[in-house]
Amino acid sequence: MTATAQLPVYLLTGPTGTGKSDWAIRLAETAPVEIVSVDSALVYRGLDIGTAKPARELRARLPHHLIDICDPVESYSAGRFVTEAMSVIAAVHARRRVPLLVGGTMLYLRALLTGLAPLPQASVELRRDIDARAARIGWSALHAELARLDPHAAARINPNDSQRIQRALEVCLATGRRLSELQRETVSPLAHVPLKAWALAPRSRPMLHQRLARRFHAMMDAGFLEEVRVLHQRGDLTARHSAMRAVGYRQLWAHLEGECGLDEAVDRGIAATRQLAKRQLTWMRAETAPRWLDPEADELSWNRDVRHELTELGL
RNA sequence: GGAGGGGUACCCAAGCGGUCAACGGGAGCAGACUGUAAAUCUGCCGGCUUACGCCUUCGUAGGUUCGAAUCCUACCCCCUCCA
Repeated sequence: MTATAQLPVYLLTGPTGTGKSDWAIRLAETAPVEIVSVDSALVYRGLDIGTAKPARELRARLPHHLIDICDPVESYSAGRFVTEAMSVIAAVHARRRVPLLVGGTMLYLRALLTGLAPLPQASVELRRDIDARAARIGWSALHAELARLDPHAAARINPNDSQRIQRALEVCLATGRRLSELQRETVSPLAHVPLKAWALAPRSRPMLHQRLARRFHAMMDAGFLEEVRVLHQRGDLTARHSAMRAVGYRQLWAHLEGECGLDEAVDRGIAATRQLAKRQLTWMRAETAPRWLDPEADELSWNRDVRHELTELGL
């Protein structure tokens, strides 16, 4: 164990639109921390306005890791995130600085904190085959098949949850082993690193909803539709690419495909944002207690406390 | 003024004498979540109730009927067309 191994990792999470990034940026202005994004949409290049991505100039001044690291035709993944986050964390520690994880992609967070089983990565071919069979015999038949291969996994997966049925089958077919069995081999990559976690909790749901609607409209004013149009016109992207399934992008894409009017797309995008925030809150309530902070009131004391702690660590 | 069409729960919308608290969908709320996760899926969703159940709903007011969201009458509102 070297001295750097003792440095902590900080985490600031919260539902979308509560201001995590702003807090993190203002802290990073004066403290020896480096921001590590935990966000499944910020990884994609060209998704800027709709993801509220920090401006390029700002990122040039204050390092933000794991942003713009993937083309939208690719599919980023939790597994890739863990690998890349671990190497960023090590690099930041090596600079005698503290990584500040910032973001609300809760699966990525859990994968990093509690670990991921040694599972194979996604296989385009297997998924294509499984999709084709599903189209023929239906997902419930595939669920039944999973029940034979991996009863334990099948019992936990709803027969309508095509995505998880597909993944479980994929793992079984690719490895010859059961997903449920492999999952028992999960180990946390961060087990020996001191972690300090905070979460921003909106004061009230109606306030959050109002803020999210305003923010979406501001994105539209900032050229969100044009951004999606550019992606649409590339020609190599479809509604099935995970980058184009991101909140807002999916709805504006549908509008560009002529599926609905612009006003409706915007309304649907705002609703999808609310639903995202709600799911993030569900995760946050289930995860082991972070310190909850009030986005309206607690920034200054948080900022001061963190800097104080860093000073105590000799940084 | 005349001729049609329509008013159903937060929104859209089906129902057209009993099996209707009322199909669907959306929104909302709660939950699940191991390489697609800003994804995918589940439950609840008029009120009271743990539940059995009870109570109040289908523009308004009456009426017919054992029984009405569904039939009749009047009235109010909305839309389209003719004038």
